[in-house]
Amino acid sequence: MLSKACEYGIKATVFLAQQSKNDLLSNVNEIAGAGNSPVAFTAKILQQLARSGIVASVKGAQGGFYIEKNVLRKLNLLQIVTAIDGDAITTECVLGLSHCSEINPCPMHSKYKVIKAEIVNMLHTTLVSELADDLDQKLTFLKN
Amino acid sequence: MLSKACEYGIKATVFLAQQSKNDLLSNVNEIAGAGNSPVAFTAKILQQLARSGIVASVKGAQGGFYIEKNVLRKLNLLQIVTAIDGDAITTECVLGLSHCSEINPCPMHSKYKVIKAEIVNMLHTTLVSELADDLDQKLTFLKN
DNA sequence: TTTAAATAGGACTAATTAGTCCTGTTTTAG
DNA sequence: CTAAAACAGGACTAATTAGTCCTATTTAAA
Repeated sequence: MLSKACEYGIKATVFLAQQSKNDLLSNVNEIAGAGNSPVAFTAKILQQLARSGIVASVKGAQGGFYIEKNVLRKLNLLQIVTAIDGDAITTECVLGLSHCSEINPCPMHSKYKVIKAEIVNMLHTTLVSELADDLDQKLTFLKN
Repeated sequence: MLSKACEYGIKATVFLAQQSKNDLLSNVNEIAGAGNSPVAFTAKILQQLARSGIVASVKGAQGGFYIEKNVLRKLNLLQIVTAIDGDAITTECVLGLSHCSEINPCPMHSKYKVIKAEIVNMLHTTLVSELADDLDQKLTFLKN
């Protein structure tokens, strides 16, 4: 469903959101540590999220990453998934047909259509800030 | 979501179901051709499906694959997916936590739980024979 | 002003998934 | 009885995804 890069990216973003609400910067070690993710790989993904404008970075000593308040207010999971995995999740046929559509449907098209819509809707309506709140209240966890 | 092996496996099975209703055997070339899938790779997957008891094979000249009527009657997509991809689809955490559960939920757990249940339910309740019927009526296609 | 702590980014390696190819065996038709 | 058509299966190659490592640059603090 989601690539490893995307899993790490979501965990990193949720952690950063939690920190950013308290105006804290976090460096790659803290971010990767919080989600039990590989450090160097997480660094790569954060670069990508920074280029997409999802997170912001401060270079140099005492630098790190954070999420701007006005970005965080509206940031949802679909934005993160799209930034990292592209729009395959919304566009691709579940059986891999290159031109699967209503007029040329694969055998699973009508049944999968419903599922796909729900996945996209869930990602689109889930705000990173609400996930960060749950995390803050220790209702959820980034590792175990 | 599904591996390529699984996509090819489902297409192969649906095609075989359609053929088997007319008591026809199909060889690997016909099966792969019907779904625009790589021949040798499809052969591998059919072997696997044969070992799982989902399809049956007849060796030798004029041999091929088919699905037994009493298997086909109850065969659903979840059986195929499980035979090829294992039970990751039903068990794995969307964020990759190794022990994600109700008491140790990842940030997406409660939202993804609903989606996962619908995916599994869809796979479980979709019979290969109904997909084969749609195919037979040219309501759906295995390639384009 | 130097040093150390950080991000940026490219080149590289490792692991997994996707896919091929070859050899052996079975079986039917001529 | 032999040749050809087919599956079985293992060894291999290719492509993609996952992940590391090194060097350059920035910047704050001592």
